[in-house]
Amino acid sequence: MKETFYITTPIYYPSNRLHVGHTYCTVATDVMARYKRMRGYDVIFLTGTDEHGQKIETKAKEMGITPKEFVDRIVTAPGGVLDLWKLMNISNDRFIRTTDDYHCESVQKMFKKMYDKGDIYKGTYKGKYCVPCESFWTESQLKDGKCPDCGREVKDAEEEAYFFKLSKYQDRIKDLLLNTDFLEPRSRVNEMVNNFINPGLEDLCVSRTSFSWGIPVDFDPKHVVYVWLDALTNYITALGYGNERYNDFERFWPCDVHFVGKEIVRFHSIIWPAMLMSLELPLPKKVFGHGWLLIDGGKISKSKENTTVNVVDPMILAERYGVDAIRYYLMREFPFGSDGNFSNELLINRINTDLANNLGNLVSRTIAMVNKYFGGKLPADKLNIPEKDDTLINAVKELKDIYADHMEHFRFQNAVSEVFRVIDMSNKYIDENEPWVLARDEANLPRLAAVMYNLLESIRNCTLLLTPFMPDTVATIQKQLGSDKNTWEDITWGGLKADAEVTAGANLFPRIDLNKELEALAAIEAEIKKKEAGPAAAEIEPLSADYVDFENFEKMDMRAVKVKACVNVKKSKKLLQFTLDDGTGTDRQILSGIAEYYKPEDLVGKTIAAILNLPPRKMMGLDSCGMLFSAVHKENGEEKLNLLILNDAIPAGAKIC
RNA sequence: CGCGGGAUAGAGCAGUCUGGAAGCUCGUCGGGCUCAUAACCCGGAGGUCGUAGGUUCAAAUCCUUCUCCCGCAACCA
Repeated sequence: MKETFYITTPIYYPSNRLHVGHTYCTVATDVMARYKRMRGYDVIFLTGTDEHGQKIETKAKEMGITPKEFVDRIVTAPGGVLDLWKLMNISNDRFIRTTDDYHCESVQKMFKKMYDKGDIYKGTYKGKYCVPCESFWTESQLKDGKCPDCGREVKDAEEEAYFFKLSKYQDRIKDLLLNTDFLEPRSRVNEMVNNFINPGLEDLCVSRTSFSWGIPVDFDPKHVVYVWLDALTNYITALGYGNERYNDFERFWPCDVHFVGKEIVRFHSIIWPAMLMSLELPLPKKVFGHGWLLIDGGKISKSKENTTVNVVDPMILAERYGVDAIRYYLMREFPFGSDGNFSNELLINRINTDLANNLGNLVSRTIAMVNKYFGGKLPADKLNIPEKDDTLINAVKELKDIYADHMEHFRFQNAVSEVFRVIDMSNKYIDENEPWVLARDEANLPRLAAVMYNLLESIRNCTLLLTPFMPDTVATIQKQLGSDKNTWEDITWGGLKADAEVTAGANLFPRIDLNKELEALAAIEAEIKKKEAGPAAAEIEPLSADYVDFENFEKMDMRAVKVKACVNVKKSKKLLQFTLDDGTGTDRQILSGIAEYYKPEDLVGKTIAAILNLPPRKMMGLDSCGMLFSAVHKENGEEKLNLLILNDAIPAGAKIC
């Protein structure tokens, strides 16, 4: 029986369209799955979506549709997740949605099993509660101590909840992380142990009663299963654990590797193994935490994702440059374990140099020569291949093992660049042998044929190794080479027939004019922005229904002040430190959280408004004596802020009333 | 001293685990070739490998100091 290989992506949360970051992880997983299939493994490649939870419930409510309708729009509707993966040529064998019946059934069974065992117990969940939103929030989720959704006051509240005894497994988890290579890259281990395990693991809340969009706890139906148990277990329910839908658990579990983003390493390297320990199941062999794609040096943030449907949209890019080019770039440009900068300029440069100039042009010039010199079919009398060809031939022969070693360790970047090293050698080989000179004398025809054969064979071997990365392109090239052999065993020197017959095709990768293209992308971006921004007017906060009494109002000491100096507060993203002239002759310092809206130097000299008699408060170790006035509103859901800037004719300290 | 990651040629990166001639791509300058997608090939210029110490016959690599950057966290009157 064939050996098995089971690999997964995280299941993505479909509260929004997926972006290029999700694509990155999924492509990497696909590359690995295709590689293992090529090597003869029986592969299951699983991906899917994590569809429950409060956020989706709330969003659906706002749109006046059911949560299921909401996720269907993002997952199965045209242009949704399924279409994206189809477009990116993702070869997943299964796609799990946590709303699938079989998954729900299994989750309920597991919950019960852990409860009966005593690993799940009933307790009380304490948190901050917003009554109008019917939502619980943790301290860290609060915004200004208020509900992050509606901005209203929250109060301490508690609800009954089930907890998982994570603490019970603390020592075993620590051992797993420190003394095995369960979690890679190794640098992620320190972070987990220092941040979460050493301070002590707390038991985990695994049910909620404050929202209903989830899998009900069958023996206590006012509870729904909270994210951990619902989401992480997808990796085994999709194999049929606890359900009749599939029957692959025995054969494919434990999983060979979970590919996950570094932000969810914690869940996969601590909570997930603990849950499996509780279920008395084998642990996955490996969790690999990959890096993030950064755009302009920052992470792909939620707000960017919402407002500027950036041109980094994988669908737009794939349409313009081809899916294989995008797949190639994602795998080639950065090491899988580290963060990498994504930019359209780097993408286009990479396509032009590697794919168009080196690979595409190599194929094109080689086939053109076989056509020109031999009418498209190599003569069989090419046998005489002298020693001076050893450099190229040996490089090709050695390439396979080097490549395999990189692939087995998820070093996709290295695997690909090794292949391109040999592709470069092939281009050089042409120049060294000058086929156009050989062709002038008929006596050289055997030699010329040998040179052509070596080139075709090098191309054939190299491109076959690129199959996991660029499956369509490789198929096209093989066809042009007149070869239909595409297994791992076929990657060997001499696999091509002596009288191979080639066919020229269209340019594999047309060169892209960088400047024109960047302009075109900018135009697309502008258009999308315009379309989105068009009808949306400024949204303002509802007017207050309460009166403030006049006495309190009178107490407020509001003044015009002049900005003498303004600088960013060190280590703070949001705070600006103002030195102000308030008319008293003594400088006044106020901190304001508007650094994301203004450059400090632009504000120096301005006349602005502030309230001065608020009690001083320390922020980031600095005193803030008052508060500046700004006007705030929303556009397309994005916060906009304008500092109130006054007429410079107003003197510092003038009272505002 | 909150946790973690990083600093290598004008730009983007590899090399650091396992110490042993500073490398790749782009750009730039000069040359070659004409089979090819204005591509390909050769050569040059350009780096005190963030700083300061230490270990060693030998340090980009190991140890320590400091500076700066980026995530997470905190802050947001």
